[in-house]
Amino acid sequence: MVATAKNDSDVFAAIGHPARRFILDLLAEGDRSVKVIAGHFRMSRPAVSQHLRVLLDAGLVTEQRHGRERRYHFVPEQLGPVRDWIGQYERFWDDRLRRLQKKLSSGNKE
Amino acid sequence: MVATAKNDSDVFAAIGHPARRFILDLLAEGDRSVKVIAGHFRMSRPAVSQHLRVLLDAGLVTEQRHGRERRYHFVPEQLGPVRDWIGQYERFWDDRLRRLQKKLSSGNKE
DNA sequence: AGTATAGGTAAGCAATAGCTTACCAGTCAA
DNA sequence: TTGACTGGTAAGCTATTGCTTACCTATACT
Repeated sequence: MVATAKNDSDVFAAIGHPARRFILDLLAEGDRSVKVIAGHFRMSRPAVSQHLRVLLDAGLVTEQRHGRERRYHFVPEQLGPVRDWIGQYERFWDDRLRRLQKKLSSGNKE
Repeated sequence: MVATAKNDSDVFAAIGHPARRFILDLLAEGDRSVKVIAGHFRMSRPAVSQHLRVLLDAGLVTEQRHGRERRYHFVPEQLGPVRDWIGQYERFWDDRLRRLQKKLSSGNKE
């Protein structure tokens, strides 16, 4: 049993804020302490802590203590619901692409 | 020049609300009038109108008037930023999957 | 013309989000 | 043990979100 968000909505809502997406982008490069994360923002450290809390609640990150710091760790699997929801529409892209190609290859008279 | 959201954040924020994702799911099946869309919700019609407005502003839907009704139309291309952002992490899934397979095929002693 | 239908907009509201400053506890180093 | 450092939490504020009801316009129907 893995720690998960209460529901998928939390994940969608969590990535709704640009600062939180940026935090995930940072963590994708490797685990980071709060201090290092906060160093990339102009907002206060507590504000960053609060964003981390949202990500934690959504299960998108985990934390591990190392001495007096806490390293946050990205859990990409938790993006699954978003991935799935988006994936559902892949065929739209494909369909349109196919139609476009067909159009282009058939004379391209406009 | 296609009508687009002012910025990508609008798209992420727009899909942050479950009702709006559901509306997009509905519209993916075909264009729908406001009345039909609202019929799937318990909230008032104006509330639905407001959600449609958010989707419109994000460029995720378009509207076309047909007599006294307005048909809303899904524009999946506008999900591009989300798709791209998520796509960035596909390798994580792949990497972990690969690691897991390797582990499983090498004795599976735990 | 008169009435019904579709749907947007305004006003008002309660709840939530996002931020700040102030404060606290735990860890480390002198 | 005294001080510096990391980082969470509380309180308080403002702006935004999500909803409601009331109202308006435009189209259609008879």
